[in-house]
Amino acid sequence: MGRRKVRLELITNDSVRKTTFRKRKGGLLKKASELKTLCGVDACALIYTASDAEPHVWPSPDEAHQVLERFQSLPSKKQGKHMLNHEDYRPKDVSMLELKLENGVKRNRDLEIELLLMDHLSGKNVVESMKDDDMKMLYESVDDKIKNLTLQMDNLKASAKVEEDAHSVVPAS
Amino acid sequence: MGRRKVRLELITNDSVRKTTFRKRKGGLLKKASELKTLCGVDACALIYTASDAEPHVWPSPDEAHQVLERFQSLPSKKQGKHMLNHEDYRPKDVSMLELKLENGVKRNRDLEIELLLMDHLSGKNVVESMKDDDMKMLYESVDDKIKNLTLQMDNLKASAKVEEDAHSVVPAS
DNA sequence: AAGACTATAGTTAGTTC
DNA sequence: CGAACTAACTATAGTCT
Repeated sequence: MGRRKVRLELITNDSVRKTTFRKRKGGLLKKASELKTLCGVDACALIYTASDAEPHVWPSPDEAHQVLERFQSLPSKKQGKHMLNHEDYRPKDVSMLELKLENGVKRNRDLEIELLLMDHLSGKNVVESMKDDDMKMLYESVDDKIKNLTLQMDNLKASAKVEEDAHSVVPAS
Repeated sequence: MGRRKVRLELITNDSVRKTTFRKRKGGLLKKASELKTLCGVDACALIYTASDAEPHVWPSPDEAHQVLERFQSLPSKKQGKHMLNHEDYRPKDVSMLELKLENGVKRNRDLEIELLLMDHLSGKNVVESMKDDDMKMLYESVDDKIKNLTLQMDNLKASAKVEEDAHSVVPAS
């Protein structure tokens, strides 16, 4: 679309390619924006160019948080269509993620947050590799972690109570 | 573009909105595909609809793998345009995550999960992460919740230990 | 609901500034 | 370079099966 029809192949000329990228990226994101507005969906896009170290992220990070919020509202109980199949013959994936931070001008807080999430992610991968709703799984793993901690706490409380009772109450014999 | 000009607002009619979504999603992804081919970039997109629990992921998870691999090959040193300015009064956060996959037989689903997470993390990292946004709040709330539970557990363990010691050890008097 | 059609709105390749 | 222009091309709203 333009003065000429273009062949669908890599544009070899550097400046032409860069110009085309700038123009088409604009058009693409405009369309994406329209899709969001017209159809009431959340969307985000990432584009990695050879020249820019950092990806082009759309929409703005300010808006991107709305996409993430969807994860919060996902129910922690799994529904029918995502049921795990424990009979599955496929070998479980036990691959691991190794996370490295470079140029660490990162605040501890942010670091902890990200590491926390990565923990959950890698934990999930190790334990379970059945296909399922990704975000649901991520949040479930968080839920599970919290539940597990709560359970351990309850057990500790219970045993502490037993000990306390045994200590203070005179048994009838 | 079509028989009529359309107002840029949410389409209220369900069937019309769904049809428009299907058509425009196709067009959008075609454009994205062209951008990849013409300009030699890697790109991916996520679309969350209200009706589908799972996001529409583009391109195919198989291809998405290639996008994720970029994270692996990111240079550990940042160059020119993203150099840190330590004089800046506002601590700009441009730290980078380097992700490594071990035992490379990773299933598509797991890749998607990682992709999603990296999307959000990178989106957040690319720009400043100092300002309070909901995403950070979400992470913090999870982080706090786990920390709080862990702390309580430690306290319980400690007090249980004290009690146990007091119970089993003969005090010197 | 998912194609095919098509008039017309919208995008963009090449060009100029 | 990047912005503006515009001819020429593409996407799609409405319609019909």
